[in-house]
Amino acid sequence: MRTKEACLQELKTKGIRLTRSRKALISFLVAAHAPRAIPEIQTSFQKEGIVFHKTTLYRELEFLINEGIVKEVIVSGEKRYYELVGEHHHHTVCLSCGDIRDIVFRENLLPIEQALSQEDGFQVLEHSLEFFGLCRMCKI
Amino acid sequence: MRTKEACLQELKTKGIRLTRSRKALISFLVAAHAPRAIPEIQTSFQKEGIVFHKTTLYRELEFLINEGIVKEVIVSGEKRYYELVGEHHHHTVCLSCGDIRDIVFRENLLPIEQALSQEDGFQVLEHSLEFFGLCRMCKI
DNA sequence: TGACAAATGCAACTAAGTTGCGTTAAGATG
DNA sequence: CATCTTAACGCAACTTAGTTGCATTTGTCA
Repeated sequence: MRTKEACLQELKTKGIRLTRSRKALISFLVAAHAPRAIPEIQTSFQKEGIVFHKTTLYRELEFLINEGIVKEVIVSGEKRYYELVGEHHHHTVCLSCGDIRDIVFRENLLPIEQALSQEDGFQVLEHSLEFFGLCRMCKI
Repeated sequence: MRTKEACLQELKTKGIRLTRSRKALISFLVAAHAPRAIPEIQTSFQKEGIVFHKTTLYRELEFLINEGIVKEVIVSGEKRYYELVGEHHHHTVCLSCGDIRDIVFRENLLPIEQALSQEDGFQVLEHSLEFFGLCRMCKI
């Protein structure tokens, strides 16, 4: 599990400025432990009295993706979700409340990826696996 | 593989009207063999001289989803993709040209889904597995 | 062919995301 | 601590996906 301090130190070492929005975003994503979309991040900040222009958030996330700190997660069709880069994992998505959670397990998709390369000429760079259903709360 | 005629017959049997847009959409999706987004469908129709208002397309796809003919596919973060309901399968998504293709194989995610239910109380209703990378054309 | 509901088109809207540009501030240097 | 440079920021104005209410049209069946 990546800490906020480790992320900030990593950026500082690279000679990258530690700005208000940069620190706030990393802090937020470290605490989240799950993918978050920009509109969610914005309202969450507002509740704490922190205000950033949406342009800033979009640009900052793009920056952190290029630095390898954050990755875009492909989850649903309406918004883009972001999370800290870390151990390879997948997600559960509740179809009722929209809650997204990380799940970690060892899957073996290598044979499939090799078959795709040999049979279709498709070079796999990454994969995403999501489970859709009802979370503990919504199931009742 | 579902044919256009079979789909139309199925609807007719249910007493559903075979309208201009309904027939055009089914015909398009049968030919596509892969997920398509509404903006793509719209421009594709325009090239053939067929014009439908976007509202009609959104409503028609929603209708066909309720009838079990079409399903929404969760692929990328910007648009919603739709395809004909058929054999359970997954997708390859080219990160360069955006091309999406169906791939069919037998995976066994049941143990994972059972573990999710027992350990986290998450009831899986469906899953989605996508491979991102470079297609035969873009790889070069 | 006429009736009626289903389907359609339109206008007007919301919400996510993007771009150009002038201003601000992080942090390095003296 | 003051100054300088440039990365980062905020704003306005924009594009595009998707939605809603309502009046009009059209498929189908009697």
